[in-house]
Amino acid sequence: MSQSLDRALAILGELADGPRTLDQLAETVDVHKSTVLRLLRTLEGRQFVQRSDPRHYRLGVTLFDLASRALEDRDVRRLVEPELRALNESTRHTVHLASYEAGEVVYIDKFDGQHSVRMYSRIGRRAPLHCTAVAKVLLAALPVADQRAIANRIGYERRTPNTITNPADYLAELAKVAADGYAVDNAEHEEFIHCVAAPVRDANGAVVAAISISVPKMMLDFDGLLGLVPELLRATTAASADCGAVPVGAGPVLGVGKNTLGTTTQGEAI
Amino acid sequence: MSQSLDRALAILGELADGPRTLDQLAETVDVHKSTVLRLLRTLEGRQFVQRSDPRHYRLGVTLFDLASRALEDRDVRRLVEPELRALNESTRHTVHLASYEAGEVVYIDKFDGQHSVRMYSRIGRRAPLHCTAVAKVLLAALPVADQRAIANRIGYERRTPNTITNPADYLAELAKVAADGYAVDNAEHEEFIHCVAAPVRDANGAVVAAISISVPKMMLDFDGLLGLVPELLRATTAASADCGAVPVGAGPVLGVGKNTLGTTTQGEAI
DNA sequence: CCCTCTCGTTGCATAGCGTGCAACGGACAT
DNA sequence: ATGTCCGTTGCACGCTATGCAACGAGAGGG
Repeated sequence: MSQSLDRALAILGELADGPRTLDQLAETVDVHKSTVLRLLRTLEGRQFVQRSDPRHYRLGVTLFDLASRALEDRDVRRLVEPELRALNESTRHTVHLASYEAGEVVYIDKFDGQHSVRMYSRIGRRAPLHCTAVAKVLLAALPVADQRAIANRIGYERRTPNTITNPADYLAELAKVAADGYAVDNAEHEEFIHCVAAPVRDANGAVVAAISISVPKMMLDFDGLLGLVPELLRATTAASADCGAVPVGAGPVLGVGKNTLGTTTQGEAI
Repeated sequence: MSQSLDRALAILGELADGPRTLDQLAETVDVHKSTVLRLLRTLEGRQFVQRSDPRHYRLGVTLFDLASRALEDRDVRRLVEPELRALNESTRHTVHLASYEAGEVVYIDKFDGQHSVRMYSRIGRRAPLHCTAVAKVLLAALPVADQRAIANRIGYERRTPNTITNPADYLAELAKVAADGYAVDNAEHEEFIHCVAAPVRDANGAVVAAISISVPKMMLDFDGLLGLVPELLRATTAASADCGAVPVGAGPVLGVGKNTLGTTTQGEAI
């Protein structure tokens, strides 16, 4: 709808892959370099980009500032952070917090494990829907009609031998997750890593986020992974309480919940 | 230089403070609401913003993605992260990694302390130059001429009774920092918190970043804070080694350094 | 139940502004 | 010294972003 803005956003996307020169940008975005130059200058004026050396541009500090400020505003993230951190410290494994938004599952927080096995995840990254435990948890909470719609438009890229690659199996898996109250990724996403995830609920009982634990297989076998489930559920229960959910049993209440910070929970919470 | 883009960036800045309606944005940015609507649509198309409910817009996931990808690209951050984490775990205090760019000092990484005293810092945020330990460390490494220029254009906002509020005192402080090899913020920034910081150097001996430890005064008195300096210096020495600096004594070398990851350090590193 | 007020949305006509072109100039290498 | 590569600038054209005004949906009050 706005040509120049759209081009500028394309430039930002390109710069995310690393510093670029003016010419490189002009070519990949397919815009005359003088135009790119002027857009970059505007971006530079607000420090959305900065020059690393006379001929290379890269993303600037405003972007970091915006992103982290916005992340803090996400209610769930702030409320759940202590539990997430505690889970990371007690298990010493990598833990993620993810939420569902507009058809996608996004990592909104993360604490790395003590064992520095590089994992391909990052705050802000979208999680594949068909092969991650967090996505299964979040999708399992949706109406079945929505699940079907989503299941039919997924690409089902095969990442490992264990990856689920068709809608029928996936829907069955979601049903199992809903019944179990937690989800497993049995090395379906990355060959050597498996995960368990469980939902975080708000005062209305709605699933607002998912917490997962990721473990290298060489460190813990599948039964060992399942052994982490009670600890995971303890964390998600506590996290749900922080989000206003009633402590135990006794289904959702109608009134407005109070969380541990004394602030009232907002319906808008993601 | 580009009107529509500039307005769009202003909108993003506004949205960083929380969800806004179309009218609110139109008013604060001072643009006709139909124009704002069209800009928002373009931003929405690339998920730089998304609607939280039918009438509220907020920052979208692309922004998080871009920011964290760009952060990972910052060499120093990736190289130093293990040391920063280790320092956080051994001291149990809040630790920051900051770097100097284009006249500003920016936090590029952070691990919160175990004691949940809320601190007003955040990745991507600019650190005040006159009252933070990291800024003192980074500025103390600049040529004296640059220091003078910077010292004369600082606002010297008084944050606490201890804040340095004039160029002369500030330049003297920088000289002391350069001589000591570390900097102190004696509750100059926030009333109840004091910090120590030290520089991280690359293969050429250039200061590429600063690491700080922040401690509530009620938890540790000033002498106790200074007692952390050896541990801090141990961390920054290790961090410098990771950045390619030669392990000990023997000033900077001329050749290209090798860091622990086996990659050669880049001159571009911030 | 209707009225009104608010706020998001759309169509349209204007001209402001972004665009591409071509030429300039500095840096670097041959 | 000469050539090449890239960033930069001035300019004229016309696309496209803009403001206006009217429409419409939704909420709240009378």
